[in-house]
Amino acid sequence: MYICCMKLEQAKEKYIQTWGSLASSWGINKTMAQVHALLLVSTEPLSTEQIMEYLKISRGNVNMNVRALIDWGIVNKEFISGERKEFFSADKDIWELFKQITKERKKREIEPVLKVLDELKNIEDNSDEAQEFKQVLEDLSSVTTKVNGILEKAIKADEHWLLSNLTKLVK
Amino acid sequence: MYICCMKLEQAKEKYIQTWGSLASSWGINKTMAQVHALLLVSTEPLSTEQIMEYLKISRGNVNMNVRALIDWGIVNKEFISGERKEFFSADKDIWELFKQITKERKKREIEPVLKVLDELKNIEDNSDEAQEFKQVLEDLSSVTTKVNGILEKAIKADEHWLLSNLTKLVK
DNA sequence: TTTTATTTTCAATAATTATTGAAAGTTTAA
DNA sequence: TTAAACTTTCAATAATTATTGAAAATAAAA
Repeated sequence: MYICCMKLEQAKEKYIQTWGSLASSWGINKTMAQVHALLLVSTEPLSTEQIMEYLKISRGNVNMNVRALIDWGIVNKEFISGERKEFFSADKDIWELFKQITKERKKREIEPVLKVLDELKNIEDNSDEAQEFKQVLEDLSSVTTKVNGILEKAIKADEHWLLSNLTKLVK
Repeated sequence: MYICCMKLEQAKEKYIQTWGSLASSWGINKTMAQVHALLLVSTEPLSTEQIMEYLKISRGNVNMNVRALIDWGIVNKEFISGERKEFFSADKDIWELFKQITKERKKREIEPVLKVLDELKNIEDNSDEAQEFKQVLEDLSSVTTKVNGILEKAIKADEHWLLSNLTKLVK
């Protein structure tokens, strides 16, 4: 697709598709990423119907994915006066998204692995082979802990920088 | 499973399973992760047959996944004298694994996205909505670049520390 | 050469994961 | 209350992704 003279709507469309396919290669549900992208580029909050229509997906699918995004803390319900429906909007500060995803994965995935690795060190076996295996476990824990630490440090260190530099589009 | 008094083989088994399921939640093929884990805990290089037997998977599957691991640069072919078969071993320095995976993903996934984001900024539309969309794109690029940068910095900064601290089991 | 060992490929199939849509559940207004 | 508006759930189904296994290709030995 030739991009230089694209219309705004086409650009949004392309962005939603791109974000969706990046996400799915990282093990995140493609539709969830597209819903998120749609809410991100939308200037006003959207209803379930609007998301259904834009992405051509079912009500149930929108519902499940919007719930998940809310659970992850990167999408919010919005109450619009005079409307009975729920509306949704995405946090426009994308660094926030990265932080939340990191926290979520840390809690759900990295920590349980660290726990197992730690438990595995308790094997009662002093053969050379067991010693080598324990060393591999040490290395593994050390990298896992390290990645964890880097992500945490990055999040902390950039908090101030980001606060002053990123424009929040929606207050 | 109660772990305290586990035998070495059980511990290895558990580690291979754990590593496999962590990987699949991160969008990495589960079998690929298990093959990698098996090579990691093994003290000597393994043949295709041995991997097939241990993980109970087909020849084709072992071949595909071992090739992929070699492509990623985290598994090596080993020539054993007197043997005609190929044998494989994993790099025992796990930080190396992290670095390789990061580099691979950067090349294959992060960079194309940065490229698209950059192209999208060329929309010819000066409405308020377009301006806001462009701002979202800016933020997105900035975070993607940032994550990239953090990973790169982490890799560089830790190289020295790791060299002196992590024991390489296999030279 | 030819034979035998080994690796690679890939169409068929299995396993997994995502999506639909209609029914059941909730909430609000009248 | 009841009805209408809206949300949630989940069994059935579709789409995607992984795996098998046997045939083709390749490499080494005889």
